Amino acid sequence: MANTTIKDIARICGVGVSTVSRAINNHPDINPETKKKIMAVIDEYGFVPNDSARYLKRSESDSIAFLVKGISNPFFLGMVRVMEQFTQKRNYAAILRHVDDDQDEVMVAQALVKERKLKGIVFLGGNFTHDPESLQQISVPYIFCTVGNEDEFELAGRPLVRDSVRYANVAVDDLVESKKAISYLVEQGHRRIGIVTEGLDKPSVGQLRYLGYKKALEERGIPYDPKLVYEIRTKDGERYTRQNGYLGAKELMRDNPDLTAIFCISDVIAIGAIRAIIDSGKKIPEDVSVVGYDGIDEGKYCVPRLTTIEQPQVEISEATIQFLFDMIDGKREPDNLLMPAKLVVRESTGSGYRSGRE
Amino acid sequence: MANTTIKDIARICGVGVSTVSRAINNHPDINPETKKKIMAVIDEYGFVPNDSARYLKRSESDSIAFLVKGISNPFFLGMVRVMEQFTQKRNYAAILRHVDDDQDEVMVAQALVKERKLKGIVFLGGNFTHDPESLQQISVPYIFCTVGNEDEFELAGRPLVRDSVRYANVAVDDLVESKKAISYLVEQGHRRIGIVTEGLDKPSVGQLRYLGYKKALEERGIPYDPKLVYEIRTKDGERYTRQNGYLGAKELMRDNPDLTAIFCISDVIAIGAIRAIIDSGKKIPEDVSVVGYDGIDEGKYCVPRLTTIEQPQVEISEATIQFLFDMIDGKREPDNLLMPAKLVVRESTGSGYRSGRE
DNA sequence: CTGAAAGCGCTAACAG
DNA sequence: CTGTTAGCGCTTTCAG
Repeated sequence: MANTTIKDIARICGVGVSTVSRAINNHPDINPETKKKIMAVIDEYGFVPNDSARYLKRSESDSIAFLVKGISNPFFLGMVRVMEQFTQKRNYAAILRHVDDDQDEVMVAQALVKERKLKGIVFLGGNFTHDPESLQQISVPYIFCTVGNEDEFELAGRPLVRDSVRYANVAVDDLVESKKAISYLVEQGHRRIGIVTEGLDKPSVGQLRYLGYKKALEERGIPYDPKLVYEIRTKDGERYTRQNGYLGAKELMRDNPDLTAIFCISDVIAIGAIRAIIDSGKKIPEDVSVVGYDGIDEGKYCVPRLTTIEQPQVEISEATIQFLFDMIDGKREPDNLLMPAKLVVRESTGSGYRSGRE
Repeated sequence: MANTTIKDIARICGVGVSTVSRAINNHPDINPETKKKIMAVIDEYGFVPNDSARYLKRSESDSIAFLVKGISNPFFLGMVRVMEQFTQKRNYAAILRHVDDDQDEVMVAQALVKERKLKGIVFLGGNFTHDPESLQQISVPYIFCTVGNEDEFELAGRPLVRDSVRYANVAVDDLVESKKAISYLVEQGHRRIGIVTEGLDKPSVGQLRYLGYKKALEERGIPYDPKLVYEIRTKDGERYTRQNGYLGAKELMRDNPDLTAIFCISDVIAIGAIRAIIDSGKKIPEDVSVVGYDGIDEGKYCVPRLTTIEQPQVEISEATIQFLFDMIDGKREPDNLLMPAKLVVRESTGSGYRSGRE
């Protein structure tokens, strides 16, 4: 019971193993009668073929994998769905795998390519800190999706990976989009704008978004004040949390009584900030405006609804999977694709011109 | 490059394959010198052993799997973390796999047991609709965690699976806990209490929680009114969404102007309901109280903070994984374990006694 | 300490 | 249409 193999089934049915194999794999060259009989026995004995053996033997397998870094980001899940559908239409199998924070996704990819004879890989999430060497070891087309832009490397003064490896990448231009958010705030009259960010010490989207903030201020001739920058520095575990947003906003407000707006580098963080502002007895947006980044569902329902930089999930997903298949088909070379995001103004932002204050 | 095998490495190093194998697997019987040399070559060639082949050959593997049903539930992710840690302490490997909504998790489990020589399995989420036959086919200890209680079957008039298969199960008593929520509301003076639920036609936690609602009303002598029941009936896709909560609350309020409280069978649904109530120009909890179920992080930060039935994530996780290992060690038999949940009163509920109304 | 050889369970020629 | 057979890449005896 525990370990029925194809041999057992063959013996029981009085046929050869290859016939059983044919039955399992819907091979055309098999008598429907025989097949039916075999399937009945398989069912009775609860036989499940050993995938390891299967894939070991198979030389090809029309399948691609989605490697999601970080266990929880709900943002990626909708994207995976879109891509899975597309994959199905192409008659490819989709393998979804989570990669732990402390695991190397490129390693996992390599193992999977060998193990499952993948045709392609989509990397979702994580930061762009890959070793060119191991990247080059991947023998099938792959694409990074919503992984922090590699410009980070440049900012960090490191040699760019893309100089040695030509990889495909689909992402939003974090710096530009974050500038968009700040510019909007400035246009609304805000001058003292705080930011809750993360990862300033390393290549990360947090750093990029922070740089966008800085740049926007600069362009608008508004002095940059380090006191207005709160950096999340929790040691381990998720940093994009409501709690961190809460703590950040609290500190920012305490240190800057004249602050009128807070930009958070993610919606989840912004939700925490909103709570902190309200708990301080202030009104949103009358006293303090809040802008997030991502465009998650939660932001459409929270009170007040969140103004944010919305990343076009569906478009990004479609562009990514299309790109991957184009590479698999040999119709396209790896390239960097920048997708436009959109500032969605909802209820958490308002005018920065104060009437009766200070 | 693309397909280095252990043979290649052996040839390059001028040793036998078994020696390379020993190096890879930290086998004690190997000359440190030889090992170092081999590891260097492996590194240089970027060799990654083929797991399929590995597991095919291995007869044992001290590993357990977590099968999470439904792709996105953030509730399970924290639980998996806790269990993974525990697993690590026991020097077992943890395999995390998502099971698609349309996939049969028992099937996946069986395949994985064969493929990876699992020692045990934890099933997270999904509904309890398993075939006793296939359940019995699983040859290693397994446990269901936060999977809808099987009492559902009884309610649905079906023979209980537990009568034919003795399986382990850790869960909250959905019926009792939901009664707790309603009782609290009644004690606050509420009489016209709406419910946003799901899955009334099939065994599901939604049904159980609905039955708790009904029962609590009955015990308190409050008439049950079907008009106060909103059932989510979306065809495909996730049903536990903010949008469904929004729609449900809207309809409930429209059809019942005298309603003073809404019980939602999940926090996510409750968040949507809150938004709907506010959009209708009503105040929470002055006009309408809201109670959720789960105890997710979002409920602690939303405005107003959500009163809810909090499921003790950590305790459930620990009890589950401990139970599984006890079974693996042969120290415990499969059993049904009920964990207590807790009503956490926050800001979304208040008195149901109206002063100047109707 | 090391190498040769026997499979793990399956698929894919190949020959009936 | 069906059975026989040769491996897929690795681990693991079993001799050296």
